[in-house]
Amino acid sequence: MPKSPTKRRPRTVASLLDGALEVFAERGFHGASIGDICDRAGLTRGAFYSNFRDKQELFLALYDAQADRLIEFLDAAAETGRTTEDPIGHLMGMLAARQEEDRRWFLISSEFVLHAARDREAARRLAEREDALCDRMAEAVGRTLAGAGRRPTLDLRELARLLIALHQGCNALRLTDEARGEAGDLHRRMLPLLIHVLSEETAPR
Amino acid sequence: MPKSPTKRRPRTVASLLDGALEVFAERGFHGASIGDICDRAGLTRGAFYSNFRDKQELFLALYDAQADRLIEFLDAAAETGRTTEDPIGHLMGMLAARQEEDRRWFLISSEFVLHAARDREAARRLAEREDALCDRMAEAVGRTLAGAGRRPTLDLRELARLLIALHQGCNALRLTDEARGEAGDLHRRMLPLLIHVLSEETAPR
DNA sequence: TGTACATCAGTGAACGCGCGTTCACTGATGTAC
DNA sequence: TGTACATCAGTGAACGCGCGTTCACTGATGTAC
Repeated sequence: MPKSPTKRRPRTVASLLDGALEVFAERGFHGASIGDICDRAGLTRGAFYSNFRDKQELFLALYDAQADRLIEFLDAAAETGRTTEDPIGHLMGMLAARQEEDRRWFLISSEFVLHAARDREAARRLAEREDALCDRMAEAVGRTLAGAGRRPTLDLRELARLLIALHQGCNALRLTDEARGEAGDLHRRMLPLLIHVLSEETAPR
Repeated sequence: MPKSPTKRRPRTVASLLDGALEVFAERGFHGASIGDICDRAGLTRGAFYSNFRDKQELFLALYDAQADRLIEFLDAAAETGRTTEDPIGHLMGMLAARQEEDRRWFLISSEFVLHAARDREAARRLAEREDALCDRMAEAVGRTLAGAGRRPTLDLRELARLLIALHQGCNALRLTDEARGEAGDLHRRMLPLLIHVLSEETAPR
């Protein structure tokens, strides 16, 4: 018996995660059937049940993978922004480039938040992830601010949470703004404003 | 043939809306079956199909009813707050009393936003409602600010939109905060702060 | 106001589809000699 | 390295449940005289 999984298995799991990301984004968690996802991944439903217990299990695996990607992005943005003149502007620029990906992920993760509000176990797992995300975001925001010669006037983690909240709310509004044909730039103007208001110059007077 | 609907019909519709509010809140839009809602309303599924084309139609009717209730609330808050010393604090107090109702409605309306992101017709109807809501909110916020001797430093509708976005984001965060046992008071502290920062005294010097 | 009739609103059984889940099977992967 | 065997991973047909939707029917509501 093999100690480590076979070669096929990781590829199959990756295919299922890729398929799930697309299909969840298109139809939502509840709207996406396991069959849809398997079709998209070019696999049969048996392959799914050989790797996941149910749809929620797949959802959680996908969430973990995406959270890792987001954290990598924030770390990278803080790192490359460290040497620029306007680190906050730099971050906003990098965020803008991610806008479409963000929108897609927002659609999926929001539904998971709603799901978690009704499912204790899911809520527990989500809270763990969000805690980790907040810590990393707080670090990244702190470094970005420091690079701009500023420091927060309230707890860093709290600032991070506030930024996440605003980001989410703006994404939600943008969904319907698009239906009205408006450019959803509330976001781009409000985030830097908030950051500015909630920090002060380090003042080397 | 009667020109106006019969006596029974409005009662039936009201029962279905009440049942739908409860069941949607408990299980979500997709999780709630038409049978669940009819059971809760003490009616059979035939009664449902005699009054609505499908589940979405019921959802939209419920959304309209709730939006009307929210607008009534805001108008009332602005009116009763007009004569208090601290109208913004007054509004926050009234909002706090609605917290549980808000949470429930947030669960439902958020799911509708996600649904609308994937359904043009739903998006159109939602956008109409949100526009109306923004106008009324802008009015209410403007009156509340004026009562506190202040005026906004940016477009009133935009301020209203920002407040809605923050409110939504905070509600989303609170869902998972509760799972961690934290008191979700980010909301209560951030809203007045934002309002304060984005307005100035009318300054009768 | 009362009666006879017409229409309407809600009932509940029946139908069928889609989907989650299972499982005997088979080709792919890994192991031992 | 090659061969024989064991185990694993994915296949796809089959099953059954839950749910949306329909419809002939019946009691409730409304109308006309």
